[in-house]
Amino acid sequence: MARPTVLDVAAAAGVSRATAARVLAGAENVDPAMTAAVRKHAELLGYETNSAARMLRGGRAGAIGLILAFNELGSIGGTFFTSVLKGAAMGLSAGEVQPVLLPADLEDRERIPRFLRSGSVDGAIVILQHEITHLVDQIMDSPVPIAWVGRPADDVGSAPIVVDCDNYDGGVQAGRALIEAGRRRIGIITGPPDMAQASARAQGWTDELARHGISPGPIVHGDFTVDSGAAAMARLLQRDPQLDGVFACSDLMASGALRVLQAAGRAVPTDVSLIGFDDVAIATASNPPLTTVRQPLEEMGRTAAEALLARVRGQDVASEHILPTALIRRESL
Amino acid sequence: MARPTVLDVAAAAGVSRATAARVLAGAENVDPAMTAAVRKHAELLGYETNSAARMLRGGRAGAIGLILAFNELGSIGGTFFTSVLKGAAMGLSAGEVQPVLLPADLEDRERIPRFLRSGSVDGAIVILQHEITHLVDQIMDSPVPIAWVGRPADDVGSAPIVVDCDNYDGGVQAGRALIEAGRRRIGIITGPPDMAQASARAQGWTDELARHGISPGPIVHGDFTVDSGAAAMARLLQRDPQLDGVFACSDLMASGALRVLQAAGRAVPTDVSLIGFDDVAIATASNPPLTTVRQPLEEMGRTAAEALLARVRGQDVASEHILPTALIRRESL
DNA sequence: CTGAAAGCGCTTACAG
DNA sequence: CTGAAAGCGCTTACAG
Repeated sequence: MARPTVLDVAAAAGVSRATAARVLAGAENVDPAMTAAVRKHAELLGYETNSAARMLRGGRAGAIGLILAFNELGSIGGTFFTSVLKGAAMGLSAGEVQPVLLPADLEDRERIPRFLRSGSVDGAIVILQHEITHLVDQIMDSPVPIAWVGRPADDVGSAPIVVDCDNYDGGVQAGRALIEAGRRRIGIITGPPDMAQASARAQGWTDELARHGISPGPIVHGDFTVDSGAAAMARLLQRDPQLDGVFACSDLMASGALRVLQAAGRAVPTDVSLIGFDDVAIATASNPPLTTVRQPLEEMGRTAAEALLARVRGQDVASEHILPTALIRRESL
Repeated sequence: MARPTVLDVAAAAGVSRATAARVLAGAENVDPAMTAAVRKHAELLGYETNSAARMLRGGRAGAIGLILAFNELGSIGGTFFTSVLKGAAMGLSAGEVQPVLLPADLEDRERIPRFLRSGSVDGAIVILQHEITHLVDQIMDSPVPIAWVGRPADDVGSAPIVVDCDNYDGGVQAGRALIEAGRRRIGIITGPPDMAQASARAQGWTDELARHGISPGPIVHGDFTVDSGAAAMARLLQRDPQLDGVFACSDLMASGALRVLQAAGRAVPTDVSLIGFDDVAIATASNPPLTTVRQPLEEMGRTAAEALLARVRGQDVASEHILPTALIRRESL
């Protein structure tokens, strides 16, 4: 037999198609003998519900889209996204829902909005990256609910699900740790000026310094890559050669900064203390390993999955989910 | 209107449901005026084919499963898998097919075989890792075609699609490069004894040394992790303190070996030349960056996707796809 | 070239 | 508690 249907199971068990369907759907009010017979023959035949038929009948698709740019996968920088991806995919799997990957960096920009309208997925999780910014508008008026990991710059309509970490408090923690390490001439490598998350981190750092009566050292911008961190560090050293502390708003930038500091003859942490942000793989792979502000990336992915599934099921779900950051002490401080 | 169907489009365009369906399916033999009307109203209504209905009608699911263990995602070691994943997902996307992630490391081991029988996917790509070994039997008798990236140890049935790199030749290239660098006391850190790929790499290396009349130095085993590489390197140095060359069968192990060599006061490459395998992110992130044998991971993923899609479409497809390896010269040789 | 009709496999409201 | 029947939206063989 090709693929057995409910009808095959029903015939084998000697009951009607409706009864077989009821048993397979887990109904309680069915004669025990019939229930047993149906179960037995379903097992025997290797019956598996046809997902297309169930879906067409009005059920859920049983799948959620995971929208992310693919270009960085496989690189060091990609560990950020794969951590979120991992948490999201595991959260969905736990809910018996399939994660469908939707590469955001395709030429055909209509592809994703079209897919969201095809009924193939019950919702989507967007793992925000720079490359995705242009998609925000198109994704926004999706007919299925969306969860954003990372806060989109634009307004994204009514009651979106947004999962992020407490960027401001992360900045506060970084500032405090540098101060407590005795640093007083502290610079910062922040992100692009238009990126809210980076600004919040910088603001937390500034405020914490102010609370201790310390005025912030030089402020320079990077774009979250290793190279931009290196270039930014060179500028910081130029602006204040006596610098004794640096807060880089990503581990990748911290890693680039570390290289420049060492090349310039500044020992880390003896001469200069360095703190990163994210706690991705490169933080532990660096030499010395980086002290950093941890974003709970995997948990953020999982939270997005759980909140989205709840919304798909019609439950009430909070719109904002801000997870705590935590200082991870390693050897660069 | 909720979601427009062909019937809605047909009504708006003033034609029958059959004609509308024909136009939407791209049929040629339809009156131009009707064609234009249908196209226009489909666009106007934002019509999108209901994938469940099409699938039920007998079409393809339009989705392919990507089976991989999730536990390493987000770690440095995970860049190996995400590179393959990237290639595979892009290859599938290019074919207008959705990649569905199937985490292989779930407690419920029946989950994946069950899913493969549900008709939700037209096939699956298995990205092999140690954690997946136990799944091979269950995946093997899948009703849909499977493509393996990496060669399974067991026999996997008739005409499976297997994509791998030329491991033997990679070993040859590593051996030759070390010899050409003037090294004569060359050790190897290979993989687990039961892993065919690692054995092939070691064999290529041994044969190439033999061709040059050089007898292989000490041979030790690791399990592809950084720590196992470090431990293996310590054993190599113990067995031959005069060692001047090392071939590590993965970049992660090479990175661990590098750390031990440097700690032991051996400068790389001045005192000891080191070659890795894979060419993953850690190879460039090391200090010095690693010379390594490149596996075309992304291309392997893409090849698996293309071969599988061709088979799903009923085309004749080669069973074996062995892609070439290439020596990437950096600074550890 | 066009339309009426059947059927993919499922679930459930309805009648008994 | 059980069964006959309808219908989800699509595609295509068939009749015209």
